[in-house]
Amino acid sequence: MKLKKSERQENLKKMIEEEPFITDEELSKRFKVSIQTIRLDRLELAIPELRERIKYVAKQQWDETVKALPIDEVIGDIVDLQLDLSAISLLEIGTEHVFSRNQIARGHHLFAQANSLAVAVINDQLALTANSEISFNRPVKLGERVIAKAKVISTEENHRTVVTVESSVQQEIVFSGTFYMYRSTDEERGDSSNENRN
Amino acid sequence: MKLKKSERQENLKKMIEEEPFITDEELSKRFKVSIQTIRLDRLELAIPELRERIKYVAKQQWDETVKALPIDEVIGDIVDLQLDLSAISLLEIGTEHVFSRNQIARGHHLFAQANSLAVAVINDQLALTANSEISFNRPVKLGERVIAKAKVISTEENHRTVVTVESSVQQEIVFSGTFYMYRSTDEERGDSSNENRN
DNA sequence: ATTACTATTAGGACCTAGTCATAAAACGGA
DNA sequence: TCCGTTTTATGACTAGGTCCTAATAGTAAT
Repeated sequence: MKLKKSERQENLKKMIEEEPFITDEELSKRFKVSIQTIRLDRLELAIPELRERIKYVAKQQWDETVKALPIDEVIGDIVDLQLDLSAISLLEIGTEHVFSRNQIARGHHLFAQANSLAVAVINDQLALTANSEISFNRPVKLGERVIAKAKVISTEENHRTVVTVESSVQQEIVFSGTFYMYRSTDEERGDSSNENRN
Repeated sequence: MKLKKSERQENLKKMIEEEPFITDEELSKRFKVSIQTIRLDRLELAIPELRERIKYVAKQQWDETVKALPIDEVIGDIVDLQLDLSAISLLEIGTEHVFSRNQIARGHHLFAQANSLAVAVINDQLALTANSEISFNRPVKLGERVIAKAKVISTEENHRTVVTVESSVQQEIVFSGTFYMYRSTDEERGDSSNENRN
């Protein structure tokens, strides 16, 4: 006797979770049982067939891709946006943002939220960060909601705009930064020559 | 005559790109041709069948999930590390790092590489960025390899360390930053009291 | 109109990775 | 030994194709 039914089914479940692109045939070889047994197991465990599993993973990916396109530009959710004036975005700190050791958000995520908001607030085809001074006032922890507020300070003629961003958790400022942005409408000459420079 | 072969094939290609989960049958209805014509078209355009398309999308998703996990500690690959002295990391700019519009790397990825390197070089349990001044000297494009070099400038007694990072592509500096870091060994009192402060 | 050629459609055999239903066989425990 | 569970086998059928052959349409040039 290799494994009891219940044991096999538990292992099966885990195996399919870890490796969803596996056929019944391959599973039957691994467990040294017939293909029909595997199918009975899937039936009892309500695990769909390979093609449905693949489809499910692919749909997720597709939905995210579709979702990601409009989001692409900004990290966090924009809750208010007045072009060339101000913008507000919200970022909820999840496990993917923190150091596993101490649950403190990694600085570059706060920077990314602020920086992408500074890019988004600019009403031009192209906006790139040229310089920036930032400070992290206190650590942000897992589960906190960071609200970033961007303000456009000055828009000079020479393709430069200054944007300040203050990020806070419950009224307490956790991050602040000044972003010196380069901006350009694509129609102008500056852009493509700039891009080809490498 | 509805569409010429070449026109239909162009549209077909676009349609499948936009909506890869479409069967030949559905396509044949849309173009009002037989299923065989659609299959000939796919053959000529080297477009794989529905199931292969789904599998491809799903694999991508899967690979990214797997890839996203180990990223945790440092953005980029560390190629040299001398604790409390210097460190070097390498980041190859992929499609996930760039603005789709112009293929220029988004600033926060360069920041993330530099910042996480500054954190990594510090020989203490806890290292957090307190302040930073950074500048983006020229846009970095898709496919370029960014080499970030971090140097520890000064290590004062009061938990502060200054680290500079210069990132370059083929000897040309693309990013530079100064990071004012807060560091602490976990044994000391400062850390946990600090963390519980919210 | 006839020929020549491309484009389209049709058909059948085969494939994978299954479903669903039925039945037979093997195994474990009282 | 008999009973109930578990496993295996078998056959019919499905979607969404591949691959190959062959017939038919449509268009253009002679």
